[in-house]
Amino acid sequence: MADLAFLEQDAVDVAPLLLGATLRANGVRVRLTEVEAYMGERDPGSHAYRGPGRRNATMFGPAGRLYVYFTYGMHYCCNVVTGREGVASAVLLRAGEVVEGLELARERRPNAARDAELASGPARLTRVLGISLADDGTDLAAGPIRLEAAPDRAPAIASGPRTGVAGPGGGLEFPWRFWIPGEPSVSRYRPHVARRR
DNA sequence: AGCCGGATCCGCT
DNA sequence: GCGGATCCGGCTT
Repeated sequence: MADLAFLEQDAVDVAPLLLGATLRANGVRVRLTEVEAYMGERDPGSHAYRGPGRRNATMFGPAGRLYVYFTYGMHYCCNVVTGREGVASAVLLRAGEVVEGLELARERRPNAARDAELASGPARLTRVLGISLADDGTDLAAGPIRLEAAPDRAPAIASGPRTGVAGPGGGLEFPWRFWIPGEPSVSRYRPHVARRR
């Protein structure tokens, strides 16, 4: 079992180290290719920006837990909690490559045209792993959902603006999105545009 | 009590 | 490329 002590730092420092790590849940393993750092109470883009609440409580807990949230009325997304207990810091898992359980993954995402699309996006990645709100707070070192550190550092790492964050703290200010260049599962960058009504 | 908009995805054009 | 789906947290009244 790989050592997860590296999770006890700020999300920005942890995020690049998670590239190439794998997350296994419910018979499927995904190798992480794209992540985003969220820096908690001082980060306007973070769910923790306005302090602890019912939804984001896990973010304030110890490192190495899974933070799952529900969004857009229909999707789940998951994060790895980092940093010390009491400090909200987490890394959103945005994309990955399915490296085990391909058949199960295809069953969970029957509309994916190519295998590279199975976990290409945070809600897709969460779905392919069969993760839902019930898994919020899971200990990734000991429970049924396991995070294993990358065997080697990713050969190359690219960074840029976070995908879904607009305004102050988002945009171009902080390059807190990290990915492995050339990976087919990494989604093309789409600048955030507020939905019209 | 009500409204606004989101760390999204999918299907149609 | 665009809009619809569909719930919830957070802020305004």
